[in-house]
Amino acid sequence: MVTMADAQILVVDDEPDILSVLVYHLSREGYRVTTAVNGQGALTTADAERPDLIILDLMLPGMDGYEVLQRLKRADRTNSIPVILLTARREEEERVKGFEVGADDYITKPFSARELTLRVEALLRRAKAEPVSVSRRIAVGPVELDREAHRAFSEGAEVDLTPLEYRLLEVLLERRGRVQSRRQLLQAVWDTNAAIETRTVDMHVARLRTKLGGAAPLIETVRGIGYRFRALDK
Amino acid sequence: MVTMADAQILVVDDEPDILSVLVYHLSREGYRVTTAVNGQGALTTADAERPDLIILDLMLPGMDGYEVLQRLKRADRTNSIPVILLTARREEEERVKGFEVGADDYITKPFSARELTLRVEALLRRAKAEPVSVSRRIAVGPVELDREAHRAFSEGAEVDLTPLEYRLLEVLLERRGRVQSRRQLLQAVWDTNAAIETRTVDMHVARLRTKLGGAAPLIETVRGIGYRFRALDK
DNA sequence: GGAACCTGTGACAAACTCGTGACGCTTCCT
DNA sequence: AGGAAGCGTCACGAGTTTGTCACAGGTTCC
Repeated sequence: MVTMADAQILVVDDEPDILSVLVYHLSREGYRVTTAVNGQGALTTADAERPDLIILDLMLPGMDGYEVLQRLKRADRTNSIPVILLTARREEEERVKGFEVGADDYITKPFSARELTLRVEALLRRAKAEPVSVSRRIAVGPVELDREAHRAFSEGAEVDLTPLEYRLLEVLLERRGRVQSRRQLLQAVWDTNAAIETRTVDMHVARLRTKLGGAAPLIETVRGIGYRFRALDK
Repeated sequence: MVTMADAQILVVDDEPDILSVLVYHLSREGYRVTTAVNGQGALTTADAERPDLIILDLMLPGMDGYEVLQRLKRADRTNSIPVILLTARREEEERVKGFEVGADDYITKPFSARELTLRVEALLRRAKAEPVSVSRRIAVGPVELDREAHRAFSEGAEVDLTPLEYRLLEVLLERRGRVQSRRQLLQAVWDTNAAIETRTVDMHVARLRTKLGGAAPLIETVRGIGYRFRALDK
């Protein structure tokens, strides 16, 4: 079993038993491990230590695990730290909610050491393979974004976008090829806990579509799920 | 609380009091319970009865609990029976040692009935759904699923699926090679206790078959039982 | 102060999804 | 062979989801 060299992992759990088991397994694999026992500590530590990966128990005293996750993901939009959720609940609902808020993977209790290390490795590998280049220019198919000038182009011609539209397009481009639920988009574009109807997203997607023009719909609808920008490059 | 249908559990403990408490609770939950009072008996019974789960007290006369565990795990390495350790000792050292030898979970005495059944259920559930590979991409034969993009392919070509069809395919692929009863599929795809006719499953399987195309039926009918996705990979 | 613009929301139609009854075919049993 | 049970498929309507319009506050910029 290959360990990712020298990665640092933050483990957040309030149950001493589970915490120690996690620490034990991860340490044995050669990872540097930091711990936190509540949401507040998790956020502080994540900010201070910038770990390479966070393992987060959903059930925490005080701050809800989801909220911790949300704040983690919101803190640094461009390059957030991958998070593995730890949950006793298997229900689809939980899983969906977790992914929607931005989890990268999850593990159900009880878990085996093998399962744990496999997922940790997979995520670290992925994070490493995706050096987050916050490039000044991003182009997908006929659409182009100049982030420095804050301008958008479609088939060479400049498109006049409102701030919100620009931001929505930016998010969709960054995550091209991947479905984004309405809730995910709300979180990414509207930042806040936005007390906004998810239907509003539809509206802005429609406006974007119109402004971008083109025959083929660049922003695809994934019925029942959300939207996805066509991945034509590469 | 849902009990895993008809699972058999082997309880190993030399203290009559604890043994009877365990048997009482487990039986009440609907499990078939077998017992053993020492290491040798545990190994023999485990081999003969192939229970779905073993609850093992660490302190046994004669053979040490760890040794029993080690032998159990060595016996059938590929698909060993999950083991819950029972220990009076709270020390980290014990716990660590247990996991190292291959325990799947553990319970510290004294324990509540609730704690017991929760862990038992969780482990049985996990064993049942074992290949929980939450990989981004899953491919079986000519069929491929890109979960990040939420797209399905058959023989390279994208297949347009409804949300329900997508989910059904996902479940079938995850459990490829294993027959899934209509009720199992309903539970997995339609979430909870949906009040839906089991015949509806047939309908969606048929739709899926049509959309996936191909000469050989990828989704096989197991008469009187349910359906199974052909396991062609590996 | 006014005009132009941005943005969230309700409303409604269109498109799509999905459960169900019906019916005929196949398989199994006696 | 006859009958029963299991299964595949069709068609349809109720329900849900999405695209779009219109509009009202709010904001920005002259």
